[in-house]
Amino acid sequence: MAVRQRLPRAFYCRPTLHVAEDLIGKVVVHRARGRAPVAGAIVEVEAYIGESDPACHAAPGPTGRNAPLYGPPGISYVYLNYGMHYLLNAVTEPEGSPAAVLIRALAPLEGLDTMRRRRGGRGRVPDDAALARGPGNLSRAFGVTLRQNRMDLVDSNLGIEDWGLTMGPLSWGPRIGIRVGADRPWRCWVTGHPAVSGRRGPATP
DNA sequence: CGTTCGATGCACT
DNA sequence: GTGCATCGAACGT
Repeated sequence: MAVRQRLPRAFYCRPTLHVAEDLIGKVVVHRARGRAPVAGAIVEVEAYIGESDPACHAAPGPTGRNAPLYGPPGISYVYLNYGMHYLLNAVTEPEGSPAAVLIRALAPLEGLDTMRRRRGGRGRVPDDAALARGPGNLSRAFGVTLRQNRMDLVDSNLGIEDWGLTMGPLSWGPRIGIRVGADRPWRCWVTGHPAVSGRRGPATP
């Protein structure tokens, strides 16, 4: 583990599609109080860009919930979806330009026992590749809830680091699970990686 | 394999 | 009151 560098704010203060692609292979780390740290490599992301993107939470303009999107880059944006799943985003672009990258899947690296304990609540314990596969599962495995909203990813218990990992070739395709703006190919994943949710094969035009 | 569908809470109109 | 940036169980083929 020669390199464990926390990503600086400048990393996030760039065009969202660039940030999304560069986040692949970076490592999400959560050091919750009194718990063993958990870490996983990002293998799947989606970009949500601006008020003109109908699927972005900023589409209706500023509201109480989407305020973090309008704030400085490098901050987390977490919200509750379908009444039961927390979804983790990293805010991008300069302050005032509402955009973010949704972290959809991680390949577990450290703290696997903690992830299994958090995921195993009901039903069987998933295999390792499935522990943080899908944005809702990811948040459960990593202990991310609304308490992790608006955290500074550059300097807090929740952050994203560069461990010098190399991932396989990337694919781009339509975003998953949205009913508007599904035409934009703003989902990026490591082609064929077992920890990717939904379709993980190469993009098929 | 594939598709359907219920659970579940809250922001927003 | 409506509609989700989801998940997994329960079917059908």
